[in-house]
Amino acid sequence: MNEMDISLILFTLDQGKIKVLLLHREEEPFRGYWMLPTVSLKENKTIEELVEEHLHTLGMKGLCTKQVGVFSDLKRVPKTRTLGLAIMSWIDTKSFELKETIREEHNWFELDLLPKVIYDHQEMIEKAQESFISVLLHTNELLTLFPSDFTLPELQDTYEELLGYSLDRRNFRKKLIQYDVLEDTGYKNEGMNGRPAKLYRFKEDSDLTNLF
Amino acid sequence: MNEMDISLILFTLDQGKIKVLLLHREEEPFRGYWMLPTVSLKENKTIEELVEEHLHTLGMKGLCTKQVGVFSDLKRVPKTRTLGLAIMSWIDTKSFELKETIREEHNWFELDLLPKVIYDHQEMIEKAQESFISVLLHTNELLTLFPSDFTLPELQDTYEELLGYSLDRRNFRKKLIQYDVLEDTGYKNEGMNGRPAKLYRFKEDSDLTNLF
DNA sequence: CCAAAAGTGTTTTCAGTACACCCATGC
DNA sequence: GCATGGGTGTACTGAAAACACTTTTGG
Repeated sequence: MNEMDISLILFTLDQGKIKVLLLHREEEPFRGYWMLPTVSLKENKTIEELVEEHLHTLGMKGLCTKQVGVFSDLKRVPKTRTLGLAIMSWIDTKSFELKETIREEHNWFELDLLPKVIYDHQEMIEKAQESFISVLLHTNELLTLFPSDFTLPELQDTYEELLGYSLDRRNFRKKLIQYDVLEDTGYKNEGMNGRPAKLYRFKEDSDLTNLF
Repeated sequence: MNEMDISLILFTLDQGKIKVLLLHREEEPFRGYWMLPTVSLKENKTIEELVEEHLHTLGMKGLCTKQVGVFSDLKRVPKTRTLGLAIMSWIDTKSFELKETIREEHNWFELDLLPKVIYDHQEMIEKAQESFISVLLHTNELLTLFPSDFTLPELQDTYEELLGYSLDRRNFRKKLIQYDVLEDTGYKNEGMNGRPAKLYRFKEDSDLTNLF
């Protein structure tokens, strides 16, 4: 006999940084604050169905999701006791654009530049972040976040962000080449400062699970 | 506005095998079946409080726990819609004995010798198992499950169970010795078949996180 | 003395690490 | 031509893997 809210922690990778999608709250209380996109659990729906529906309203579908945890503190939201289920998912920025109507009130934020968020959403984000990093390092989900045309320095920046320490450029390249997961697109990333970087894509069925 | 049950998946390691604690159900429906120890979430308690209390009734306290996931299928239990939260924990068999009153109706089962369990408890156990293995391989919780006086072959059996493949005995020993985590107790495991194995304990503050 | 399980060393191989200079572009 | 960032090769080191015989106990 408890209310339960489902909050979505949606991550993306952009230029080697992890970003999370937040919604700008237009109603009281906490009007003007940012928050995680959240829905209430209905009695006639499973969690998976609700999450799928909610992602659909954001213009996404078929994403992998992962439960992060249930938050049950008695005062986590004002008034009635409400459980908070945190669900994590991820999508790539390049092949995805937020629907026009949705975009206005949503925004991607870098993890170390988060605005103040309501309730225990900060805690949810932190816990989801751990889980996200772990998924990226130990599965092949990174492939879905790096569709065609990325540069090696960009990939290296990403791994440095995930691992929390920096890597030697030459050794990083050597490793990726050795693992035989890269395909040269033949194009270069022109128009930037300095020498243009080659653009790559991942080969089909690449296995990154043991890279780091 | 949903009921929620909290089910405990309590693991232990015994002679290189993972075991899970099940309760023999004495009431209808499903009288005679086995199940995970389960309590209902109250409106005035957090999940952590309830789990702690429940563990206390089993005679354990201060254990680490980890949420495994919420199961929300509409028909996972008969009659009313009830969410199922699976919570995993672990304890060592040697330093722990089930309370007399509790022991009668509970039993430890090896994972590949599980009896039939009710509802979706099988699924919970499987998901918890993954999580348990991951915790043991990537944290130092194994230390709490191997208090003083274990043999190296026993430890090796455990790692083989966790990893799902077998290890070379000489290389295993070499690695453990190299990591400098073992302390010889001076005793031997006598009375068994064959040459008695030396008994070890882990040194304080050993780090096993990068062993495998 | 036989069966059963524990203990022990060496060699090879491969991946990780450290490290400094040249190259392609924009301005 | 200079600033900026990208690309490249080599030598060293240390861990992982492969592998067979001896030792200690109980019966």
